[in-house]
Amino acid sequence: MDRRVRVRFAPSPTGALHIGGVRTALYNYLFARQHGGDMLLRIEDTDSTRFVPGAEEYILEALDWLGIGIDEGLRMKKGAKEIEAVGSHGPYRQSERREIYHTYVKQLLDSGHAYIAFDTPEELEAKRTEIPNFQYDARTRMQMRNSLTMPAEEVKRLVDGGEKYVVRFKVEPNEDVHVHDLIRGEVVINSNILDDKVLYKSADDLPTYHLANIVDDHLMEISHVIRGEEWLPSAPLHVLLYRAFGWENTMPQFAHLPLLLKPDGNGKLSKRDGDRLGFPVFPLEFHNEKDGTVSSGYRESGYLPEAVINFLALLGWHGSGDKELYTMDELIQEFSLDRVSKAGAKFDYEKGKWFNHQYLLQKSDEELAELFMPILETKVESRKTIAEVAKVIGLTKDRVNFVNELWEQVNYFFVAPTEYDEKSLAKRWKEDSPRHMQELIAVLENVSEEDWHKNYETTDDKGNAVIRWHLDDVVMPWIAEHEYGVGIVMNAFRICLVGAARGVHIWAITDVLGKEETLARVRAALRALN
RNA sequence: GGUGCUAUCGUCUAGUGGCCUAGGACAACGGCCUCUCACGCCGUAAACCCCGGUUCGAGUCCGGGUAGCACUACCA
Repeated sequence: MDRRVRVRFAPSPTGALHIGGVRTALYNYLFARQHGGDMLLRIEDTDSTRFVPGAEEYILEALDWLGIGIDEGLRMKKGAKEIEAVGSHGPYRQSERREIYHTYVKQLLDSGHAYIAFDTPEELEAKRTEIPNFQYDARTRMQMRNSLTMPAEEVKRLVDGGEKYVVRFKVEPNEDVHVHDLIRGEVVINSNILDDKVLYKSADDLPTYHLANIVDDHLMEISHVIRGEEWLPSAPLHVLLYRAFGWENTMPQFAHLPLLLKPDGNGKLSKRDGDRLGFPVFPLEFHNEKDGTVSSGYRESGYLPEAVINFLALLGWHGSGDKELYTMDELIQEFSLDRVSKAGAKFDYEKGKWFNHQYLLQKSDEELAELFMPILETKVESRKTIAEVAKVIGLTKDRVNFVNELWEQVNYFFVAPTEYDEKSLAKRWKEDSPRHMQELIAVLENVSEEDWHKNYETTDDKGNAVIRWHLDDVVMPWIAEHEYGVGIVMNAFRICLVGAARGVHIWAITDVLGKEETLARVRAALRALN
């Protein structure tokens, strides 16, 4: 029977959404979209002690920013920073599903697949230090304080009396459990190495991940579980749980994704690596109210969501050809689980920058100007219109990876230099330069306001189409006539206008600056450098 | 320690027994372009973890090592 594809992303609200989690969400989304199925979002907040305020909003906002759409469950309301719940399988927060879990805990207890245990955390800790490799399982459970070893009346008395207890899954020993993984194939684990996992704790009246996960995935009719590789070891337990419930024929298919590894050294990428290595590991900046920390985000670092998506998609997945630039639609079209790699991928921040550069170049100058305006306003009180800013960006955008790097490329268009770069001066400001500049002023003063901005298309000596400026026709003959040397004059001129030997083509600069400002800057430089 | 997963350039990866003299991309390096700095273009260097086996033929299949990682909680 072909089931409707329904996948879920089920994060815990324990802090900012890690970039590895974002990739898991992305792959789920791509898979759902490709199959015309549903992408659900469920919040797994069964650990009340690790709850972090704001984390849920953060997760939803991050997915929204990245364009990872949610069909069912919790999501950000369109155009509003407000959470909405959609769908008929709710509630979608596990903390709101207590009664549901009660039913299923009872079912397992009644069918003998689970039992009640009274051992306290302290007692268990003592056991673990006393016996090396202690595991609560078929070999040891009969020596513990639980409903298997105690008279039923006493168990009832303890429970009724409010004694804290947990419900443990009774794993039958010596059984090979087969897990079919869409990425890794058949994985077999013997049940002897599994322990009697805690499924429910009376202390907070909440199930643990394992129980809640299976119950919810079943009830929400999830067809495919696509999650991180760290879950592979517990997959056999989950299979056993489906079996104990009698749900094996509708059990979802599993796909365990390779981990995202630290760029340096070994081990999986962690939240702390970002600050240590100087790049974000979170989609958005996050202010953790619980511990007071602030984590940097891709959005605030100037990344475009399309770039983050493309970059992440290729960390663990690759199409069949050499193509590396994918739009979300193309990813939906071409993504497939069997092209997901099995080995963990080291996180390469440098490549991420390159992706952003590619997407930045695809934006129009006007779009970039809109994004840059807020940054520009913090730098200078600009009288420039958005069209003028767009023009300047058009000249400089191929030099930057991020919108927030634009300022250092365009600053000289907005403010006249007050200092002149030592190194540029040493190399490009010659003894004759002041005289050259004096003469250049005279030459340029004769150019009309109208001619100043003129340029036309022509061909160079190789026959290539090139843009030639009217000012070329004025200045070049003058340089040639006096045999000053183009490089000598132009570099000195550049220093006057920019303050250093850098920047775009000189006539593009004079065009934006205009005649008056250009000449003013040369005069100012002459005063400063004499 | 136990169990599982994994293994191609520095990094992400292509590769499904002959198309591999191992391809692409990022980064690095060199050159070209040029009034500067960039962009761009061209090029260079750079890898099949080791040992066996199967086969006419192995990066590709099998076995064994080794290494890395994950899991081993009343966390997810």
